[in-house]
Amino acid sequence: MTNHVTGRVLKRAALARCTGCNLETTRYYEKIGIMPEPPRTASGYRVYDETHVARLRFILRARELGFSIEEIRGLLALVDGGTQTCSEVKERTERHLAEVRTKIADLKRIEKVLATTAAQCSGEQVPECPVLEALSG
Amino acid sequence: MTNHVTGRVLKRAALARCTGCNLETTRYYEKIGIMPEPPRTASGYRVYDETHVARLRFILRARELGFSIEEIRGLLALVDGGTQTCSEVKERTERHLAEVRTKIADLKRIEKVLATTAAQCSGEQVPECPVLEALSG
DNA sequence: GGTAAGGTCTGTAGTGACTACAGACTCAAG
DNA sequence: CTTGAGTCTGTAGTCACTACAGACCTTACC
Repeated sequence: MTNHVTGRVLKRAALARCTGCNLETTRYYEKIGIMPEPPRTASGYRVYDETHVARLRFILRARELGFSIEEIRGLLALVDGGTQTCSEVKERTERHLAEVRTKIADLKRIEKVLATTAAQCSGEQVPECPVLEALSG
Repeated sequence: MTNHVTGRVLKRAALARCTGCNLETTRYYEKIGIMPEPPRTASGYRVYDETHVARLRFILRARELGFSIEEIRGLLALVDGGTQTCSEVKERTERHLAEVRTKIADLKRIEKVLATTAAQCSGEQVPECPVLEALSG
Protein backbone atom coordinates (compact mmCIF):
# COMPACT_ATOMS: atom_id res chain seq x y z
CA MET A 1 0.00 0.00 0.00
CA THR A 2 1.66 3.22 -1.15
CA ASN A 3 1.30 6.08 1.27
CA HIS A 4 1.09 9.16 -0.93
CA VAL A 5 -0.69 11.18 1.73
CA THR A 6 1.59 12.95 4.17
CA GLY A 7 1.35 11.44 7.61
CA ARG A 8 0.38 7.98 8.71
CA VAL A 9 -2.51 5.99 7.40
CA LEU A 10 -4.87 3.83 9.40
CA LYS A 11 -7.09 0.88 8.74
CA ARG A 12 -10.36 0.24 10.54
CA ALA A 13 -9.00 -1.44 13.66
CA ALA A 14 -6.33 1.24 14.10
CA LEU A 15 -8.89 4.05 13.80
CA ALA A 16 -11.05 2.35 16.40
CA ARG A 17 -8.11 1.77 18.72
CA CYS A 18 -6.76 5.32 18.53
CA THR A 19 -10.17 6.93 19.17
CA GLY A 20 -11.54 4.37 21.61
CA CYS A 21 -14.46 3.78 19.29
CA ASN A 22 -15.98 0.36 18.80
CA LEU A 23 -14.83 -1.28 15.58
CA GLU A 24 -18.32 -1.67 14.14
CA THR A 25 -19.41 1.81 15.07
CA THR A 26 -17.01 3.43 12.61
CA ARG A 27 -18.78 1.63 9.78
CA TYR A 28 -22.15 2.56 11.23
CA TYR A 29 -21.26 6.26 11.27
CA GLU A 30 -20.19 5.99 7.66
CA LYS A 31 -23.46 4.28 6.74
CA ILE A 32 -25.60 6.98 8.35
CA GLY A 33 -23.51 9.65 6.67
CA ILE A 34 -21.80 11.47 9.53
CA MET A 35 -18.41 10.04 8.64
CA PRO A 36 -17.23 10.43 5.02
CA GLU A 37 -16.56 7.40 2.87
CA PRO A 38 -12.79 6.97 3.09
CA PRO A 39 -10.60 6.02 0.14
CA ARG A 40 -9.93 2.32 -0.32
CA THR A 41 -6.95 0.15 -1.09
CA ALA A 42 -6.96 -1.86 -4.33
CA SER A 43 -8.49 -4.76 -2.42
CA GLY A 44 -11.22 -2.62 -0.89
CA TYR A 45 -9.88 -1.92 2.60
CA ARG A 46 -10.82 1.47 4.06
CA VAL A 47 -7.93 3.87 4.57
CA TYR A 48 -8.20 6.67 7.12
CA ASP A 49 -6.02 9.69 7.84
CA GLU A 50 -5.80 12.39 10.52
CA THR A 51 -8.89 14.22 9.28
CA HIS A 52 -10.99 11.11 9.87
CA VAL A 53 -9.53 10.72 13.33
CA ALA A 54 -10.41 14.34 14.18
CA ARG A 55 -13.95 14.02 12.90
CA LEU A 56 -14.57 10.76 14.73
CA ARG A 57 -13.18 12.27 17.95
CA PHE A 58 -15.58 15.18 17.52
CA ILE A 59 -18.53 12.83 17.10
CA LEU A 60 -17.56 10.65 20.04
CA ARG A 61 -17.06 13.63 22.33
CA ALA A 62 -20.42 15.10 21.35
CA ARG A 63 -22.13 11.74 21.96
CA GLU A 64 -20.42 11.59 25.35
CA LEU A 65 -21.93 14.98 26.10
CA GLY A 66 -25.35 13.64 25.24
CA PHE A 67 -25.91 15.16 21.80
CA SER A 68 -28.09 12.91 19.64
CA ILE A 69 -26.87 11.79 16.24
CA GLU A 70 -29.24 14.28 14.60
CA GLU A 71 -27.91 17.12 16.74
CA ILE A 72 -24.38 16.10 15.79
CA ARG A 73 -25.36 15.98 12.15
CA GLY A 74 -26.49 19.59 12.52
CA LEU A 75 -23.30 20.64 14.27
CA LEU A 76 -21.20 18.96 11.59
CA ALA A 77 -23.18 20.69 8.85
CA LEU A 78 -22.23 24.02 10.43
CA VAL A 79 -18.58 22.95 10.56
CA ASP A 80 -18.64 21.66 6.99
CA GLY A 81 -20.48 24.74 5.80
CA GLY A 82 -17.28 26.71 6.18
CA THR A 83 -18.82 29.79 7.75
CA GLN A 84 -18.95 28.67 11.36
CA THR A 85 -21.80 30.81 12.58
CA CYS A 86 -20.82 30.82 16.20
CA SER A 87 -24.17 32.14 17.36
CA GLU A 88 -25.93 29.09 15.90
CA VAL A 89 -23.57 26.73 17.65
CA LYS A 90 -24.04 28.65 20.88
CA GLU A 91 -27.80 28.49 20.53
CA ARG A 92 -27.81 24.75 19.94
CA THR A 93 -25.47 24.16 22.83
CA GLU A 94 -27.72 26.15 25.13
CA ARG A 95 -30.78 24.27 23.94
CA HIS A 96 -28.99 21.04 24.68
CA LEU A 97 -27.82 22.37 28.03
CA ALA A 98 -31.43 23.04 28.99
CA GLU A 99 -32.30 19.42 28.15
CA VAL A 100 -29.44 18.14 30.27
CA ARG A 101 -30.59 20.27 33.20
CA THR A 102 -34.12 18.94 32.89
CA LYS A 103 -32.77 15.41 32.94
CA ILE A 104 -30.75 16.17 36.08
CA ALA A 105 -33.83 17.61 37.79
CA ASP A 106 -35.89 14.54 36.91
CA LEU A 107 -33.23 12.19 38.21
CA LYS A 108 -32.93 14.15 41.44
CA ARG A 109 -36.66 13.80 42.01
CA ILE A 110 -36.32 10.06 41.42
CA GLU A 111 -33.32 9.91 43.74
CA LYS A 112 -35.34 11.53 46.50
CA VAL A 113 -38.22 9.07 46.21
CA LEU A 114 -35.88 6.09 46.14
CA ALA A 115 -33.76 7.35 49.03
CA THR A 116 -36.65 8.18 51.36
CA THR A 117 -38.56 4.98 50.68
CA ALA A 118 -35.48 2.84 51.05
CA ALA A 119 -34.72 4.61 54.33
CA GLN A 120 -38.18 3.83 55.67
CA CYS A 121 -37.49 0.18 55.05
CA SER A 122 -36.30 -1.68 58.11
CA GLY A 123 -35.17 -4.65 56.05
CA GLU A 124 -37.12 -6.97 58.31
CA GLN A 125 -39.81 -9.33 57.14
CA VAL A 126 -42.79 -6.96 57.28
CA PRO A 127 -46.07 -7.59 55.51
CA GLU A 128 -46.06 -4.30 53.63
CA CYS A 129 -42.78 -3.02 52.24
CA PRO A 130 -42.65 0.77 52.01
CA VAL A 131 -40.82 0.65 48.71
CA LEU A 132 -43.52 -1.46 47.10
CA GLU A 133 -46.13 0.76 48.70
CA ALA A 134 -44.51 3.80 47.14
CA LEU A 135 -44.47 2.13 43.76
CA SER A 136 -48.10 1.03 44.04
CA GLY A 137 -49.36 4.41 45.24
CA MET B 1 -71.05 -8.54 28.37
CA THR B 2 -71.98 -9.82 31.83
CA ASN B 3 -70.00 -8.36 34.64
CA HIS B 4 -69.76 -11.14 37.19
CA VAL B 5 -66.69 -9.65 38.84
CA THR B 6 -67.46 -7.16 41.56
CA GLY B 7 -66.51 -3.67 40.45
CA ARG B 8 -66.16 -2.20 36.98
CA VAL B 9 -64.59 -3.85 34.04
CA LEU B 10 -62.32 -2.21 31.47
CA LYS B 11 -61.33 -2.81 27.91
CA ARG B 12 -57.98 -1.92 26.45
CA ALA B 13 -58.57 1.75 25.73
CA ALA B 14 -60.12 2.33 29.16
CA LEU B 15 -57.17 0.68 30.91
CA ALA B 16 -54.78 2.87 28.95
CA ARG B 17 -56.77 6.00 29.67
CA CYS B 18 -57.11 5.42 33.41
CA THR B 19 -53.39 4.65 33.88
CA GLY B 20 -52.01 7.11 31.36
CA CYS B 21 -50.32 4.25 29.57
CA ASN B 22 -50.03 4.13 25.79
CA LEU B 23 -52.60 1.83 24.22
CA GLU B 24 -50.07 -0.43 22.54
CA THR B 25 -47.84 -0.66 25.56
CA THR B 26 -50.40 -2.67 27.54
CA ARG B 27 -50.27 -5.37 24.91
CA TYR B 28 -46.48 -5.19 24.87
CA TYR B 29 -46.30 -5.74 28.64
CA GLU B 30 -48.56 -8.75 28.28
CA LYS B 31 -46.38 -10.14 25.49
CA ILE B 32 -43.18 -9.88 27.53
CA GLY B 33 -44.93 -11.44 30.52
CA ILE B 34 -45.01 -8.69 33.14
CA MET B 35 -48.77 -8.21 32.79
CA PRO B 36 -50.95 -11.33 33.08
CA GLU B 37 -53.11 -12.47 30.19
CA PRO B 38 -56.54 -11.07 31.02
CA PRO B 39 -59.79 -12.98 30.49
CA ARG B 40 -61.52 -12.39 27.16
CA THR B 41 -65.06 -11.76 26.01
CA ALA B 42 -66.66 -14.34 23.69
CA SER B 43 -65.42 -12.32 20.70
CA GLY B 44 -61.88 -12.18 22.05
CA TYR B 45 -61.69 -8.70 23.58
CA ARG B 46 -59.44 -8.35 26.63
CA VAL B 47 -61.25 -7.60 29.89
CA TYR B 48 -59.36 -5.92 32.75
CA ASP B 49 -60.27 -5.31 36.38
CA GLU B 50 -58.83 -3.37 39.30
CA THR B 51 -56.00 -5.83 39.87
CA HIS B 52 -54.73 -5.18 36.36
CA VAL B 53 -54.97 -1.44 36.91
CA ALA B 54 -52.93 -1.73 40.11
CA ARG B 55 -50.26 -3.87 38.51
CA LEU B 56 -49.94 -1.61 35.49
CA ARG B 57 -49.69 1.44 37.77
CA PHE B 58 -46.90 -0.31 39.67
CA ILE B 59 -45.01 -1.00 36.45
CA LEU B 60 -45.46 2.51 35.09
CA ARG B 61 -44.33 4.10 38.34
CA ALA B 62 -41.29 1.88 38.51
CA ARG B 63 -40.43 2.73 34.89
CA GLU B 64 -40.82 6.41 35.72
CA LEU B 65 -38.31 5.90 38.52
CA GLY B 66 -35.91 4.44 36.02
CA PHE B 67 -36.15 0.73 36.83
CA SER B 68 -35.53 -1.39 33.73
CA ILE B 69 -38.08 -3.97 32.64
CA GLU B 70 -35.83 -6.72 33.98
CA GLU B 71 -35.54 -5.01 37.37
CA ILE B 72 -39.32 -4.65 37.44
CA ARG B 73 -39.71 -8.30 36.56
CA GLY B 74 -37.62 -9.10 39.61
CA LEU B 75 -39.59 -6.78 41.84
CA LEU B 76 -42.86 -8.30 40.62
CA ALA B 77 -41.56 -11.80 41.23
CA LEU B 78 -40.99 -10.82 44.87
CA VAL B 79 -44.52 -9.41 45.06
CA ASP B 80 -46.03 -12.44 43.37
CA GLY B 81 -43.96 -14.80 45.48
CA GLY B 82 -46.15 -13.95 48.46
CA THR B 83 -43.39 -13.65 51.01
CA GLN B 84 -42.36 -10.06 50.40
CA THR B 85 -38.82 -10.22 51.63
CA CYS B 86 -38.45 -6.58 52.43
CA SER B 87 -34.67 -6.78 52.72
CA GLU B 88 -34.45 -7.96 49.12
CA VAL B 89 -36.58 -5.10 47.90
CA LYS B 90 -34.52 -2.66 49.94
CA GLU B 91 -31.32 -4.04 48.54
CA ARG B 92 -32.52 -3.75 44.95
CA THR B 93 -33.77 -0.25 45.54
CA GLU B 94 -30.44 0.81 46.95
CA ARG B 95 -28.59 -0.75 44.05
CA HIS B 96 -30.82 1.18 41.71
CA LEU B 97 -30.38 4.33 43.76
CA ALA B 98 -26.62 4.05 43.31
CA GLU B 99 -27.11 3.84 39.53
CA VAL B 100 -29.31 6.92 39.56
CA ARG B 101 -26.71 8.84 41.53
CA THR B 102 -24.00 7.87 39.07
CA LYS B 103 -26.18 9.09 36.21
CA ILE B 104 -26.73 12.41 37.99
CA ALA B 105 -22.99 12.84 38.53
CA ASP B 106 -22.30 12.12 34.85
CA LEU B 107 -24.89 14.61 33.71
CA LYS B 108 -23.53 17.28 36.05
CA ARG B 109 -20.09 16.84 34.53
CA ILE B 110 -21.64 17.24 31.08
CA GLU B 111 -23.61 20.26 32.24
CA LYS B 112 -20.42 21.94 33.44
CA VAL B 113 -18.63 21.44 30.14
CA LEU B 114 -21.59 22.69 28.12
CA ALA B 115 -22.19 25.69 30.38
CA THR B 116 -18.58 26.89 30.49
CA THR B 117 -17.98 26.48 26.76
CA ALA B 118 -21.26 28.16 25.86
CA ALA B 119 -20.37 31.03 28.18
CA GLN B 120 -17.01 31.53 26.43
CA CYS B 121 -18.91 31.99 23.19
CA SER B 122 -19.52 35.59 22.26
CA GLY B 123 -22.05 34.64 19.61
CA GLU B 124 -20.22 36.76 17.10
CA GLN B 125 -18.85 35.50 13.84
CA VAL B 126 -15.47 34.30 15.02
CA PRO B 127 -13.27 31.91 13.06
CA GLU B 128 -12.93 29.40 15.88
CA CYS B 129 -15.97 28.66 17.99
CA PRO B 130 -15.04 27.63 21.55
CA VAL B 131 -17.83 25.05 21.64
CA LEU B 132 -16.55 23.31 18.53
CA GLU B 133 -13.03 23.60 19.92
CA ALA B 134 -14.15 21.90 23.11
CA LEU B 135 -15.74 19.11 21.13
CA SER B 136 -12.72 18.66 18.91
CA GLY B 137 -10.21 18.67 21.76
C1' DG C 1 6.07 -21.35 -2.04
C1' DG C 2 2.74 -23.02 1.59
C1' DT C 3 -0.09 -22.38 5.33
C1' DA C 4 -2.17 -20.58 9.40
C1' DA C 5 -3.71 -16.66 11.96
C1' DG C 6 -5.74 -12.60 12.02
C1' DG C 7 -7.72 -8.38 9.76
C1' DT C 8 -11.28 -6.70 6.67
C1' DC C 9 -15.27 -6.97 3.64
C1' DT C 10 -20.48 -7.32 3.08
C1' DG C 11 -25.15 -7.79 4.65
C1' DT C 12 -28.15 -8.85 8.20
C1' DA C 13 -30.05 -9.71 12.86
C1' DG C 14 -30.23 -8.57 17.65
C1' DT C 15 -30.68 -5.17 21.67
C1' DG C 16 -34.34 -2.36 24.90
C1' DA C 17 -38.57 -0.41 25.40
C1' DC C 18 -41.63 0.75 23.10
C1' DT C 19 -44.70 2.79 19.00
C1' DA C 20 -47.21 2.53 14.79
C1' DC C 21 -49.51 0.50 11.22
C1' DA C 22 -52.32 -2.76 8.01
C1' DG C 23 -56.16 -5.45 7.40
C1' DA C 24 -59.77 -8.12 9.53
C1' DC C 25 -63.28 -8.35 12.86
C1' DT C 26 -66.89 -6.65 16.37
C1' DC C 27 -69.87 -3.52 18.73
C1' DA C 28 -73.05 0.38 19.73
C1' DA C 29 -75.72 4.31 18.10
C1' DG C 30 -78.70 6.45 15.00
C1' DC D 1 -78.74 -1.24 8.17
C1' DT D 2 -75.07 1.46 7.99
C1' DT D 3 -71.39 4.02 9.90
C1' DG D 4 -67.79 4.93 12.88
C1' DA D 5 -65.16 3.65 16.66
C1' DG D 6 -62.93 0.11 19.17
C1' DT D 7 -60.38 -4.22 19.14
C1' DC D 8 -57.84 -8.17 17.23
C1' DT D 9 -53.42 -10.10 15.14
C1' DG D 10 -48.80 -9.88 13.40
C1' DT D 11 -45.18 -7.21 11.82
C1' DA D 12 -42.15 -3.19 10.96
C1' DG D 13 -40.11 0.98 12.55
C1' DT D 14 -37.49 3.78 16.12
C1' DC D 15 -32.50 5.00 18.19
C1' DA D 16 -27.76 4.11 18.54
C1' DC D 17 -25.40 0.89 18.26
C1' DT D 18 -23.38 -4.23 18.60
C1' DA D 19 -22.58 -8.80 16.97
C1' DC D 20 -22.29 -12.31 13.82
C1' DA D 21 -21.67 -15.33 9.44
C1' DG D 22 -19.19 -16.36 5.56
C1' DA D 23 -16.07 -14.69 2.11
C1' DC D 24 -11.88 -12.45 0.99
C1' DC D 25 -7.12 -10.42 1.84
C1' DT D 26 -2.61 -9.78 4.18
C1' DT D 27 1.22 -10.94 6.97
C1' DA D 28 4.46 -13.86 9.39
C1' DC D 29 6.85 -17.82 9.71
C1' DC D 30 8.85 -22.10 7.99
